[in-house]
Amino acid sequence: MATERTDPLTVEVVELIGDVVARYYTEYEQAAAKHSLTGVQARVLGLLATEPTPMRRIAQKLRCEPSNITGIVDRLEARGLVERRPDPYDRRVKIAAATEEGMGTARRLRESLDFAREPLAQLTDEERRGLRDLLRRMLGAGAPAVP
Amino acid sequence: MATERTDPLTVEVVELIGDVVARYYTEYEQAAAKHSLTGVQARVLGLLATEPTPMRRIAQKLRCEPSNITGIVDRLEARGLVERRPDPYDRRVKIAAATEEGMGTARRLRESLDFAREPLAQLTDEERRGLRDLLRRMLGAGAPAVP
DNA sequence: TATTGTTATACTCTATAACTATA
DNA sequence: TATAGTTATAGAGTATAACAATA
Repeated sequence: MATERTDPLTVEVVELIGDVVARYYTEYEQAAAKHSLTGVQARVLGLLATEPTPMRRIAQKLRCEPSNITGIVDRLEARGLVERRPDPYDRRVKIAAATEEGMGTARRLRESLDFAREPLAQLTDEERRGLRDLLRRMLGAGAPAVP
Repeated sequence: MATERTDPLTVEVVELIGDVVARYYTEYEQAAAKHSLTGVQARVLGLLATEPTPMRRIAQKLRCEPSNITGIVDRLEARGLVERRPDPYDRRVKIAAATEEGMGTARRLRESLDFAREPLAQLTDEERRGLRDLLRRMLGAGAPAVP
């Protein structure tokens, strides 16, 4: 059902969320660029640093077509940050995984994302818990995530 | 200064913010696609629906190179959603503005962005005020915005 | 001289469709 | 036959550099 809330307070909060999103996204791109990575390359590298993943699965997580992953992994592989491994149980499948160097780059990238962490540090534990519960509710209200 | 907060609660909140950003971004792109617009085109149209803007200023707001705006406005103009007007005070400047049709598209686009508004409706006014203040603090803590 | 918008170029990301090698 | 990954293609967004018109 369409929820009708057009009071000034709600409108302001919606706009603020849009601002936070734009800000977060911009800073993520800039952090990636400092490592000579595009935003998408950084996202894939971060994914593979957490867990080696079949090509198709990467596409699902990024919500894009599988054919696009080929090129993205190609470019990461050409820089020695990622490698393709065979799947011992299905010879059609290729599992992309971060190399040692890729793991290091992913870690430095993660640590440089201070935008969210810094202002959060100004909050009390109580406020942080409140924010956490609020965000959970926002995320739980709609479509399912792709884990 | 680098703020060191790596306790589980802060880490979880940072991850949740990342999730909200990803979710917001995805839904924005989908809403734009329903009007046969790319995300960037939708952003520019939304900007021009609020206020006619010189080409260079659009680039500043989007934080990209001015040369890119030419093509984006070209495509919006080809569809009759935007038009270029001369600046009476400086003949070098072209002011991009939404047409009547563009205003309508921008309005429908705005109204279809329910992701943020719906879960927000579940909160009390008190909670909404708390969230607003929190988001303001987050946005105020870092680099200056481009108004 | 400096600035505005544009053009030209190269690269990346994207979806679509067709291909290959496996299953 | 169905699926995983790839290739080929076309469109869009991006940065860089060079250009014409105007300030």
